Amino acid sequence: MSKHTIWDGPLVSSVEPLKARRLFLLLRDRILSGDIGPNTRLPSEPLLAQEHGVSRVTVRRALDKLADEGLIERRPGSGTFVNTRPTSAQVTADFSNVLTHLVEMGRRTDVKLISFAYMAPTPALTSDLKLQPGERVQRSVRVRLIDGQPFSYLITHVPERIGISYSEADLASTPLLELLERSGIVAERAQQIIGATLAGPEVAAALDLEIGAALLSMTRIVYDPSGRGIEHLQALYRPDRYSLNMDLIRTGANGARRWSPVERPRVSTPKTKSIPKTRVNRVSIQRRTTR
Amino acid sequence: MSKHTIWDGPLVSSVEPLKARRLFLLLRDRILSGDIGPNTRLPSEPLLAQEHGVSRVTVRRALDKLADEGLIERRPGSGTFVNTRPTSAQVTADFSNVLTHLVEMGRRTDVKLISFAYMAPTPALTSDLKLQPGERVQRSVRVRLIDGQPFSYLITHVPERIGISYSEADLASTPLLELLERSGIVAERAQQIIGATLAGPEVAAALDLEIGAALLSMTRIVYDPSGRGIEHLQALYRPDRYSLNMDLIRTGANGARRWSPVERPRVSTPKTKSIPKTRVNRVSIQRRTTR
DNA sequence: TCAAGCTGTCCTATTGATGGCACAGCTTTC
DNA sequence: GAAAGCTGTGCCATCAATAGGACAGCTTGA
Repeated sequence: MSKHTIWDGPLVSSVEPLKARRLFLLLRDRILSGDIGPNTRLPSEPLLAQEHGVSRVTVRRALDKLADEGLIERRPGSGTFVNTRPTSAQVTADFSNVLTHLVEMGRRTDVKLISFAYMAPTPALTSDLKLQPGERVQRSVRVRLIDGQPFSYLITHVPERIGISYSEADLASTPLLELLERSGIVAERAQQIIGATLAGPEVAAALDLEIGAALLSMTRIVYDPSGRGIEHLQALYRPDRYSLNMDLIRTGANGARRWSPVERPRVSTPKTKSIPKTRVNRVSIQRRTTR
Repeated sequence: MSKHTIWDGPLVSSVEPLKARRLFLLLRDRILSGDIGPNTRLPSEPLLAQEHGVSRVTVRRALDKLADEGLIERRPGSGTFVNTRPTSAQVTADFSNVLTHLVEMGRRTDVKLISFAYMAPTPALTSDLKLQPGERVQRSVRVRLIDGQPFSYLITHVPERIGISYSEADLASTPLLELLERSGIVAERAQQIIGATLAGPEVAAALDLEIGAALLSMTRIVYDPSGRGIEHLQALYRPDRYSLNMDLIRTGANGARRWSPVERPRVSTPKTKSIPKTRVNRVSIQRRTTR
């Protein structure tokens, strides 16, 4: 039943080209979710191979990748063990802060401006921002880093009439919304859509990820009091370095009980006791950009 | 240092396992971002092959995948065209409803119970739910469907003392929180973490996706007034069928302006004027390709 | 001490993914 | 109507990914 038919049902296309990747993802999820738990010994390579119907070579590749990410430790003669890990995201955004700043607990955040240009809007942009016919937009792509590590990829579109109120240099140093409000532009209403997507080549490179990695996606459109769009943001986050947290309390009478968001204490305890060295290496290799 | 394996460079894959996948993601991003725009004709297959330095076979695979997702339409003899409105999610959850029901605009939602068992908790679960030593948990896995199409995969862990207050059959028909409150258990506080992850084999099969697809992830822990955990939920959503929407308004004085969530009208205009036929096609095709 | 079991390494088939080419059928353009 | 260009399809060659072994060196436990 589940021998060669493992790939029976699923959606599109052919055959999974990478069983190793598949096994890697499976084990990674089990480890990160705490399902396997730190310091536990994984099943032996031959066992894993048998359980998942793959060869030991494939199992080894999956384990190699896990070891590369620092999730497991392999002890020859003994077994393969799950590492204790600075688990969840390094940066968390409280719900009420989503639109403003990050929770910056004494960490240094930088912004790198990838591109900056004025262009004709796509049809989708025109309708989202309620642009006038012929009106152009400013497109900027930025990457945010914390402690030198990239965690978000931001594609921003702003109507030209608004974009000219600040400079390219401003954008590289100041949050866009702040720039806008500083110029007297009033943000009144906003709509956010949160989803998930896969990393394409450019985004993957910018966020120091492999192509096809999972990303948390947020699309935001900000409107002024007259209902015209003043900012269109497409943000892509590395889920291992950024997540959306919210605390909720149950309110209301018994008949109509519901959940309400709660203010978070501003500084959550920095649980970054040790940055895994693999990460550090990777970043230093990647780029020694801004100071 | 890094052995002789193909996976040499830790993350940024020097050798990409799947050129087709890579090209697929690249084109998908350009289409979804509006970079290519609806009704535009893509470069011809030979041209794309040349531009990206791959063979036409590979280009074809990438385009096949795009077509499967309904993003493009291929017209023999004419060219390959970007479809109008790659569409957004079919189901959207308003922020204030995240914890309750979906916005069910006259659509039929079903729940399928995948598994149900009592087991020993993992270490992570023990700490998350603040379990007593030796206390067991009830684990249930459910899939939610709308109009017969799966969109969410729910893994729930509940302390045994609480789980016994309802039956397996209850779980397949009623939301868990409702069951709990019906039993007199009080949900007081909750914490939610939203992120993204990749689909593993089981989840992919259950949600009718391919392995490695992007998923919106939500982890929720609900506590009773005494601070003990009563529910641990790991929810995985198909981002093309479910997304998190929120409307915000700018409040507060000039000094401390911030964003606050806004109540949504309960029934958002069903922008599903017509379920795009591409979707329908996909489903039927999907069944056909079972081999 | 010995036996069992584990990882590290090497080897050889087989299968899948890709590259490269040719041709048919269709649409558009001139 | 003809030419050009596109997608759909088939074929074969090449190379990477996987399967399936074998063996060495190590650790653990009896």
